[in-house]
Amino acid sequence: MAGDMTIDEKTNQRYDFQTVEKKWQQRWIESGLFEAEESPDPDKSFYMLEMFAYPSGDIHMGHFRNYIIGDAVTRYQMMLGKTVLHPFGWDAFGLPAERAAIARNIHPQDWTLSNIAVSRKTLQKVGISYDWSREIVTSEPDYYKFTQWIFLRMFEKGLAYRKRGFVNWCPEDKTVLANEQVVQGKCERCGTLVEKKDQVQWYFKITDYADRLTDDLDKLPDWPENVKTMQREWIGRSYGAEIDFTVEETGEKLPVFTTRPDTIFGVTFMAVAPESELLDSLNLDGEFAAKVAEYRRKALARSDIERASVTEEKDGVFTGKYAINPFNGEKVQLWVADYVLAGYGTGAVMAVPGHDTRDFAFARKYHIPIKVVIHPDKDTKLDAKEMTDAYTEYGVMVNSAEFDGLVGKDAIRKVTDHAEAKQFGRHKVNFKLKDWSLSRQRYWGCPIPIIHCQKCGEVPVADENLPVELPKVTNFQPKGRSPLADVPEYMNVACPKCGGDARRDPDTMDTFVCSSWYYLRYIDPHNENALMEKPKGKSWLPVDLYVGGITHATGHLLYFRFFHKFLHDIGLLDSLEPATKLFNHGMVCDGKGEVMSKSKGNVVSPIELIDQRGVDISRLGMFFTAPSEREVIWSEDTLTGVEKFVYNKIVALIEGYRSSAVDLKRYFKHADLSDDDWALYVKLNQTIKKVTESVERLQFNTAIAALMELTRDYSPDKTADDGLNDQVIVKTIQMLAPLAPHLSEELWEKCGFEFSVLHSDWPQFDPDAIVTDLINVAVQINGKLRHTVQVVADADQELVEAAAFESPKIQQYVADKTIVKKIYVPGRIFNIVVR
RNA sequence: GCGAGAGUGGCGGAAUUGGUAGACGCGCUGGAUUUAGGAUCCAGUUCCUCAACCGGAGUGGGGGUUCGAGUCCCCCCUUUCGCACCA
Repeated sequence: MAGDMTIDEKTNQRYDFQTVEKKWQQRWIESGLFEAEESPDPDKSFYMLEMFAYPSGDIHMGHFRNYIIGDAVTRYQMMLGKTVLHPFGWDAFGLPAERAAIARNIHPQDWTLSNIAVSRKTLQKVGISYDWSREIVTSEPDYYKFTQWIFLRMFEKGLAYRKRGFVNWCPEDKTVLANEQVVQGKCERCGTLVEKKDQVQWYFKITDYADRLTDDLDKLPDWPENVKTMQREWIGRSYGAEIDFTVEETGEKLPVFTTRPDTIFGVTFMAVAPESELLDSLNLDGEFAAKVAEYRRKALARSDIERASVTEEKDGVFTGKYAINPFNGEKVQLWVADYVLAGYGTGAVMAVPGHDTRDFAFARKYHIPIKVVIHPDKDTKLDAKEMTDAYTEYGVMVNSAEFDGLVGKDAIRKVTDHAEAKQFGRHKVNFKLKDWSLSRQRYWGCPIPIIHCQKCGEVPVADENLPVELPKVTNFQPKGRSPLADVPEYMNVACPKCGGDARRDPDTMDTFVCSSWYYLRYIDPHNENALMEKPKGKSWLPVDLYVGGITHATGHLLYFRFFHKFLHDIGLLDSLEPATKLFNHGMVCDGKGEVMSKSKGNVVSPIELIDQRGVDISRLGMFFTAPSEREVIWSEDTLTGVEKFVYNKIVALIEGYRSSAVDLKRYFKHADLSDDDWALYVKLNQTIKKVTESVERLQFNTAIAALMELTRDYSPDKTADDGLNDQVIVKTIQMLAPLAPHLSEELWEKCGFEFSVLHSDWPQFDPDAIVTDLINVAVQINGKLRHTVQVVADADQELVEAAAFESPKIQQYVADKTIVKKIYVPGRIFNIVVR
């Protein structure tokens, strides 16, 4: 269209972004500007990490946002004189790739590698400051060799083990899922209701690290509070007691976990989970046996989500058996009920209807007695007959034999101590966190380096025989067991121990295993003999800033910490935590406020945007819309303002440049400059301060706003001093380097400086020039603004007061009133309190 | 239900520690220039009242602390996210 042509012509005259951006991207790559040195001084190093990408197609707006944040920080840190490691790689194994490959009838590897090629090209077109010489792909043997190496170290320590048990099973994907991959009872990837299946699976014993994973959150002040809270809740540590009830007939122990041992005398029944193996050993009598069996079958068939429904009425079946309370020898009914969770505590509970809401509801339904053993305080008594719900607060123990009168935490301690002394109970800490189920019955993943031998059992593959390579097979349709099981060339091997016939483990690892340690491989990506040389790790670790979306709070970020601690324990790492600071950027949403996603079909392509407006305008638009942690509702309108700023202000700056051989370190004195020039100098320094603070906080929106203000106030015609004039221009260009890098390099070169602007020092503000000589002080009457007075910057109260009372308006307000108080906040306000 | 955030003009958002609410930008209104503009420049733009000045109200609602509250405290509403029978 004719109109568009005109606009293009105009902009091209001044700044042809396509040529300029390509030019600098080539320069960056040719010069190796972002290739980090091997082992820098740890004090001068900065490890900038963004969550690597799942290559499911080309990159989208969310990626774009994530990476430009990391890019801006990288460039800023370089200007602060840091050696920066800023790598990138691909989380290449996994279900989505396999599913996509099946749908397109191609091999997952081909699909994955072609996606990587496309995305890499896009990232290079965006000019992100990655050190491409360190790129990694988790599905390549030279990478997963060390995924397997870590697995074997875990195996040696007993932290990787197999057990039979109920697992989350996705019937659609035909594979096991970790608890972290089940969202609201559904498969995180495909949304199918997850079923329970009794299977032998590999697990990582992350529960051994539960305490440390919780405690060490306190050592992470620069992690967002919400992520820490989510992790704490997910780990779910609770302190209580384990108390051994016994089955009346057999005397078999029936331990239960409780956080409220102080309510032990209020137990009126017991309940076990339908999954409980105890039920098999009870020798139930005919009528009860049938009912219990029927109930168990039904309960197990229901999904977790149905069972967990709070609105659902609790139900259960009496087993006909009784249990004995060790504290008072009392006999209580033993029930099976599906509100008892098999996977938590001992899979059995002591039920105290008087003081637990769930037990109360259950007891009411089945007419089981309710007993009060806690009173709110000495003067407030409860009556079981009048209660409409359980009293669950702490209080005073009553009807509890020798424990009567004990209160709250003290009561809990003494009751548990008693149980311990009598050897029928003990203090106990319990966790919600369960071991990480890591084996997957799918093809596209890292093979498990274990060989199963009839004679020798689970035999690890020797380190020198790693990697166990994933065979390239053509049939990898999911069928409920690993497709690898049907590949005899892969499966059949000699046992490394006895040399007899043996079979490989047919499963592959959860992709989250691959992504739990990738940040370490970047440090030493081409090392064939070791995961990473330890001294190199010392140069860079821990990661200084880790940027990604909030979605990984209880999955990846927990595994990531677990692996780091494990590798620390086996001596590879010095640090206890992988990343000092974590930053979660906000989502990118469409105009309706919905998150952009492929499935919703509302994605805006960053590639198209960049082709039309250029990388720098796109970056500035994204940065300017909102601070990095908040969601962005993407709109092209955002670009209008930054585009004007770039073309009319920034690009135009160069026209006023005077080539004065500017001294960037020079601090001016007021006496050196005219009043107008001094005001500009102050503005420049205020801007440097503001931009620095904003960039430090990743609030690029206010950094851009400050630069807009500065360039608005600057005009070359009005600036008398050449040195000052050029300082304003050059420092503006420097401050722009993290935000609009191509533009900044171009202008830096036009000013006659050597490549690269990133080698120049980030501007420092002149502390003597951040306040103007004359300032406005607000004058308030009773806290209401009534007037402002202009005074010298260091004015004392006397001066401000005199100026204020000169005003007829103020005089009017205080006339025939009594001045009660006068408050002066230097440089800000003067408040007169009258009555 | 529990836990953690958030709620500021027509819109995106500013306002480290309590100290002139609405920076910066979009949009809108008026003007200039132009054959024309979705270009550029200038002015205005929280709401109410007013010709104007002056004044009044104002950061989801209600209360409180304070000379002074968007910011701190209490109650409530809305909303986002997380967890969801964890004994």
